[in-house]
Amino acid sequence: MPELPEVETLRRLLGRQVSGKCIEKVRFGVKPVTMQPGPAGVRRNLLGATVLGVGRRGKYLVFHLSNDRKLVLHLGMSGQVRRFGRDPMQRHEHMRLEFSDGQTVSFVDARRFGRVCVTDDGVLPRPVKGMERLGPEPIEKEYTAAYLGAHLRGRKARVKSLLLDQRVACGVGNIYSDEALHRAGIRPDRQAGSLKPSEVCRLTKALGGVLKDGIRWCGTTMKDGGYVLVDGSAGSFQNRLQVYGREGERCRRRGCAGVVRRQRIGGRSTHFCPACQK
DNA sequence: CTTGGTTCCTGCGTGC
DNA sequence: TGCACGCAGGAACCAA
Repeated sequence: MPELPEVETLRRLLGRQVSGKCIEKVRFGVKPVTMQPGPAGVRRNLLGATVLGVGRRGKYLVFHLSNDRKLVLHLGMSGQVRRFGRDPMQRHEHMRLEFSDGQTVSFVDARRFGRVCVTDDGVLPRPVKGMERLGPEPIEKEYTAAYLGAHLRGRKARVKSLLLDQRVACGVGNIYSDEALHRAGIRPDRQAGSLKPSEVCRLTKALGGVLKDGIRWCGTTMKDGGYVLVDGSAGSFQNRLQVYGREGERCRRRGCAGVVRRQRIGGRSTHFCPACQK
C-alpha cells in the first residue's frame, strides 16, 4: 500500500526526527524479513553511523549515512516505519534502530513483503534489487508526456498495468494508478498504445497531480491500517479518493452521475467510473 | 522483448 | 462462536 506519497510523507517526518543522530544500537525481531547483507552485516554497517538525511526514490526510503553507506527500506504492501521508544519489541517488528538520544525508528511489516538493505561504501556499490530500474519521478519536471508516451506507444498491455511498472511510472501503485486514470478520464482497460497524444498529456498531468495531492494529505490510510505515520496516526487522502475502494458508490466528478465499478485488470482490483472515463 | 499468470505472506472479512 | 476460505497487493519470477 505504501506508494510514492506515503513513502514521501514518511521521508519528511523522519528527516526531521533522525537527521544528525548516531545509531547506537540495532535490534532485530524473532523472524526478520529478508535483509541484505543479512542481519549481522546490516548491524555491522549501521552501528556508529550518523544519519545525514533521509531521501526517497520511487517507493524506496533511503537513509544516507556518514559512513558512505545507505540504509534502504522497501515497505512492500504492509510495511511501516514507527517509533516505539523504549517499549518492548512489537509483533511483526523486524528491526529497531536506537539513537544516542534514546529516539528509535522501527521497521514493522506484518505481511513480510518488505525489504531491508544496506549498500556498500560506494567503492563497489551493492545494487539494491529493483532500484536501478526505476524511471524518473512522476512528480518532477523531468517527467514529461514525451517520456510516458514513449513507454505507452505500441504497447498492447492495458494502460493500468503499465502504470504499475516502476520503469514507466515509478512510485505508482494500485491506488494512485486508479486515481490518476480517473482524473485523466481514461479507462484503465484501454490498450496503452491506443492513447492519443492529448490523452497521454492529460495522464501525465493527472499522475503528477494525484501524487502531489497524496503527499499534501499525508498519504492514504485504508481501513486495514497498513499505512500509518511514524506515530501510528492516519493520513487523510483516503477521504479524497475518487474511485479507489468506492465500488458501487457515486462517481465524485462534478456533474458525473456514474457509479464506480470494480474490475480485475492484470490481477489487480481496479476501480473506475464507466461514465466519465473513456 | 512482451504479456500475463503465479508466488510469497499474514490479517481480516465473509459465509456456513 | 468457530472455522475454513478467499482476498488484498509489490515485485520477482516464470512460461509461452
